Amino acid sequence: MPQRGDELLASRRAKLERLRERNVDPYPARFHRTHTTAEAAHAFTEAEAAGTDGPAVTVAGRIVRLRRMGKASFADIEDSEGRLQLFIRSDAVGDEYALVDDLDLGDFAGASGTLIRTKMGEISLAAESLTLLAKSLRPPPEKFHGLRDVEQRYRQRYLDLISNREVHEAMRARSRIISAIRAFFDARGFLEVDTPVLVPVPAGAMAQPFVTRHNALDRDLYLRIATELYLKRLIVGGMDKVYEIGRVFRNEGIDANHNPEFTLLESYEAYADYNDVMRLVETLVPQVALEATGGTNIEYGGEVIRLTGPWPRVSLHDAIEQYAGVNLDDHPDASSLADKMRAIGVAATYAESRGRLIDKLVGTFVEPKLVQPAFLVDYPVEMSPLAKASPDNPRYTERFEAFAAGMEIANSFTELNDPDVQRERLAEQEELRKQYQGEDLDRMDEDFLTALEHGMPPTGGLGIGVDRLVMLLTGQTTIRDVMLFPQVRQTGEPDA
RNA sequence: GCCCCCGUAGCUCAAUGGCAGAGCGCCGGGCUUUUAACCCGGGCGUUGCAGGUUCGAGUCCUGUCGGGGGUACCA
Repeated sequence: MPQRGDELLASRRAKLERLRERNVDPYPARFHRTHTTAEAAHAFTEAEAAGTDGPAVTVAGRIVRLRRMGKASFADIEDSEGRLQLFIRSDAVGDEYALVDDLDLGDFAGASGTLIRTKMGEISLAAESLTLLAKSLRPPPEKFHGLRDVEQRYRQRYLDLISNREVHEAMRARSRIISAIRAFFDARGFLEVDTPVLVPVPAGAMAQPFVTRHNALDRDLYLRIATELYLKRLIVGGMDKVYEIGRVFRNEGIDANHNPEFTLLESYEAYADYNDVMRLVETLVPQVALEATGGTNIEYGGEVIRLTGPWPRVSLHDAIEQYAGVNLDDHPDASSLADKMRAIGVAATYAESRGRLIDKLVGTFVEPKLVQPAFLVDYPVEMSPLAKASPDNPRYTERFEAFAAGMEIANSFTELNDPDVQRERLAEQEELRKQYQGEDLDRMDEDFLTALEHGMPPTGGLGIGVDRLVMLLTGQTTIRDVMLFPQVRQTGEPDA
């Protein structure tokens, strides 16, 4: 990227030099504030209410506005909690007033003095001392319109944070949501664990992995695509309730709902089944919403979504029949189903597996209808290699997915714990992979099967895409706005 | 992966194929209660990049890089 705006940088560097010539350290090691901006405002309001003078405080922050009027100036400083106006008069700060000439928007400054209310009614610090804390050498985004360029917002998120206050609030909401999830599981006796990110087999979901290389072991390793199979090993080991909130990696496309790395919550509970997990989910989501946003009704895309449970259960079979007019039982093989789908105007080919065709039907006809929270239950066995088959109908599994705002937010099943059946299912996945090249299928994991052979109790498992839950609860329509550093293409030259 | 749209000053944006502009920011000057401070003076630019058409290209064409949206894929 060609270096532009050189004169702006040069002018700031010139100020830096002038400061050094005057023996002002532009990057002092420390500065101790007594109050944040919000605490200072609060302290003043209390003093005012008590009829006493404003307290003496020391504050610090980034200069976001600067109004110089000869021998007096106003500087608005900002910290993570808010803003405070500094009123700097040369007769109050003395020689330090010279510093004002070399300040720029974006610099960090600290000040000590007494809190007052100005003629215009704004709580301000009447500075008696002013200290430069860090010189900014690059110009900040435009102060009124803010940073609008979406590319730069994501590439240089710190500028977005400086310029657009609402980003702070979105990330605080994300933090509250994750804290609330932890509190929910902790309160129910679940143990939070960490399982490997670098794995020898990228199994536990249907997705393309990232490959990496371990030099000392001289072998390829993969970034995990799920935490599922390791958490089940812990169930085998006797940890009856475990959960993990972790980053997983899928080597797939990037769009408003997908980022190559995202945060996945998975939980496993021994002696629970998918009905228990449904009750858990319809309790968890509204509770997290309440703690993180203060309510259980969410406005999303112009609709009010009521999260309070219980949520309706609809079988996948019935939902497809209702919304797509297709009876899955009439089309037990992929080619028959593909014919039917083409007859009703859905792009379907004989190169697609039955599971993928069903997934397409759900995505096209059913998902968009599920605006209010609902569980789709009982998925066909070929779509669910890790789920236990229904005792009543072996073509279906005890699996559900939860939807809200037309978005999938949870996936869960009564876990398959018969090691021989599990081996057959994973072998079938490997066969399907050969038959349907280009489709994402699960993978054989011998070490996991060995664990299952030692015996896993009946277990209910759950996966929730945390980023999508944050989107739902904060009304964001793109995943990039709920993560700080979404993936962006590398430009040849890193700008630094 | 495919289709469509976008890329102009540090930032936010203008400019029928005809001299590249405005606001903020920045630089110089003034100002001791301002609020996107104000007043006076100063455009600070390889119009993403490389070609092409044209008397003349920010504008039209081709390619390329980056971004956005859609679609495909996908917890």
